[in-house]
Amino acid sequence: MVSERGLEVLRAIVQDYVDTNEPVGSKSIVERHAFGVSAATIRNDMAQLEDEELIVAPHTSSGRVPTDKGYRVFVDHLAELRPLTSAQRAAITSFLDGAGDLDDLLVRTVRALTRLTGQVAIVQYPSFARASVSHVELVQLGGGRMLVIIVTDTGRVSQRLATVRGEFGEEEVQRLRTAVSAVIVGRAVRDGAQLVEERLAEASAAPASAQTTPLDEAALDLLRAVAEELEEFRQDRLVLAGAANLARREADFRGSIYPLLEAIEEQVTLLRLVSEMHADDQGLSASIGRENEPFGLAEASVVASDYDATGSLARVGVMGPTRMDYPTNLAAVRAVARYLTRMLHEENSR
Amino acid sequence: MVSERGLEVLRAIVQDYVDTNEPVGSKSIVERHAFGVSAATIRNDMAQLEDEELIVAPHTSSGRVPTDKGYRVFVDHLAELRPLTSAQRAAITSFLDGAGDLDDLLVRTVRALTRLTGQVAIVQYPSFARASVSHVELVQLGGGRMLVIIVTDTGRVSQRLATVRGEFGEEEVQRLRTAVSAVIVGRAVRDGAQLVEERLAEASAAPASAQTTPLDEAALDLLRAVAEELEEFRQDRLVLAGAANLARREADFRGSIYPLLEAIEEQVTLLRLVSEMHADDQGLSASIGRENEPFGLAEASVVASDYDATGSLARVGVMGPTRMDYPTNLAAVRAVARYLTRMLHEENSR
DNA sequence: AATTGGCACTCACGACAGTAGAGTGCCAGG
DNA sequence: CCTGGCACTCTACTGTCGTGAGTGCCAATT
Repeated sequence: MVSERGLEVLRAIVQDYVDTNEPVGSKSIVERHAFGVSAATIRNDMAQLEDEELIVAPHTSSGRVPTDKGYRVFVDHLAELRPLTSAQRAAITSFLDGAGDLDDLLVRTVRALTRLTGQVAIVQYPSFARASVSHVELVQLGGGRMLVIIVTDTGRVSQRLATVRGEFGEEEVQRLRTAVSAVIVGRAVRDGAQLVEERLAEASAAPASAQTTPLDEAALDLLRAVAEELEEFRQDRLVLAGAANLARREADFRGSIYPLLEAIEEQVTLLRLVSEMHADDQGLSASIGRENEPFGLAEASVVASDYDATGSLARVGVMGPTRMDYPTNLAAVRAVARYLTRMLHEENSR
Repeated sequence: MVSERGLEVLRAIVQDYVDTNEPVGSKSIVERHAFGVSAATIRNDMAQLEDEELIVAPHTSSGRVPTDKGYRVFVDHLAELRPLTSAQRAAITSFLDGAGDLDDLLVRTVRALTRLTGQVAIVQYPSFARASVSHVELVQLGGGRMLVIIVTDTGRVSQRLATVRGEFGEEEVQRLRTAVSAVIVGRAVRDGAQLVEERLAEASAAPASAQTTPLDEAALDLLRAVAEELEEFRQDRLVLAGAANLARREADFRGSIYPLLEAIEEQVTLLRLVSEMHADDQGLSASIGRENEPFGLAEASVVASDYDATGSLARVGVMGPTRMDYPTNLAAVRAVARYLTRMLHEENSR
């Protein structure tokens, strides 16, 4: 339907519009790009593009602006990723090298990405659901409070406060630890809550004749705390940075930036959005403008790249106005994702 | 200099301006407030207020708007806190009741406050510097990594990964724990780093004749990790919520909301600002407009209230445009601070 | 069949002018 | 000390007009 040159015209329009933030006309296209044809010819092509709803004219007699559909065609067929400059590559390594634990690494990643792109940066935590529990520790705090510490084989550590009735001696605490460990150590996080539930059901089904000791009761209390904590593991998380950039690019958002800031604060919407994007064979993905309508973000675009956290996939991305520089941002998320993947694998193998 | 009635006029101007967001003129004052004098009289008073730089006219012939100095006089001498409605009180309790650990409680607090005021809410963590270490646990993770867990008497729990050379048996880990505990358990967090340093100096000053075992070296590695972690305890932290509200009130900020969003992301600037405010005898404080210039927030105001986390003072507050409803916001932060204080004391005494 | 130059047409935008209304400062009189 | 009155100032709104960018269409050209 649209000629070969027509697509080149679309590319030119997207590029120039992103550049100048002004509707682009046929004349300025022939000036800035070497098409070797006259403005009138370009106008014919533009009419076709408009028929296909790839571009629109804001008012009767003005230049054209890409539609969301136009951007989509652009990123799918026309965008050539702009390779990073060596300075940018250097920035990534200097941000990420020397990171401590996983949290620290992801925070550095998100900062690098926001610095690189000037957009809101998003890093998804690798999913812990398929990790398994490798340690359980108990620390008695006094006053009937006991701390449960859970460590996974992926190195995540988390703690939760449980309330138990009574105080216990050193040896009893050891016995409790053994009892709790027996249920979940070595098992997958995703199954944890169910395992605990089964164990609890078992306990309540026990013959009433069997006397329940305070120790037994404490063990059940602790298991409940463990189940709650494991349930939280399953909820994926995001790290975000660069929200202030929205204020700078505010003019690009027709309405208010309120929904964006809200999504950033909520996280859960954003998490769903990022999770549901589908990547191409290179692990890159983009969600453009009205495609984000179900999430209340019809004026924003997100581009992301998968990264590989030793087995479990997750994403890094940036969010910005629909009128964003897709080639540069795609290249940036890809480069950061690759470097991050490398660091995670090194980390694991040492 | 300014008459009694003059101050009442200032109060009226602040109230009406906050209400309507329009410069307020002498005529509208006599209409909306029962001064019992004519507009011309009010005009004379307004001329005086303008001499004192408590109000200004945006242009020659328009109503007056309070200056930052005017707001200051208003909150210091004129504002009567507007007591919360019972619905609001109910909202606070429903938000805060049933909180789990300290983190959870503060997150709930900040949410309650942003809901109550429609502003950006800020809660400062109680300072941990004067807390003392009550437990140390070690968990060997394999691969030369060992987890150090530190618990304070205020209930804060944190962990840090340490790298040690070699693997150790159950009993040796116990010995390491004892060694580390001996240095810091029962000591104040604020002294922790120094205590560790002294211990390390001692070790390196030991006669070269005394052979150092792998166990000794591991103990030193662990102590270093402990020192780093304790150092982080000393850095105070904030919890924030409601950043999206800035987008709604954007018109109130002459310039951009960029600096505010940046401060929210940075945290450290805000932390300094909140720390350096000085409270009145009721524990309330306000920092208005250009008073915040050193922090790059000349268009924002912060009102805060001290709360008492069993001995260590910290603050809860809200940040918003200079043109904010001070009486309501002051009442809200005070109510939340009081309720929070109560919950923290209950927590501690059970 | 594709391309081109020409031409009439549309529309946003800025400049300019005129009007209405809100609000002020000031003054003379109560 | 207060008040009504009055002249004055400035903003905000409205309408008009010219300019220029850009379009759509068509007949001529390649």
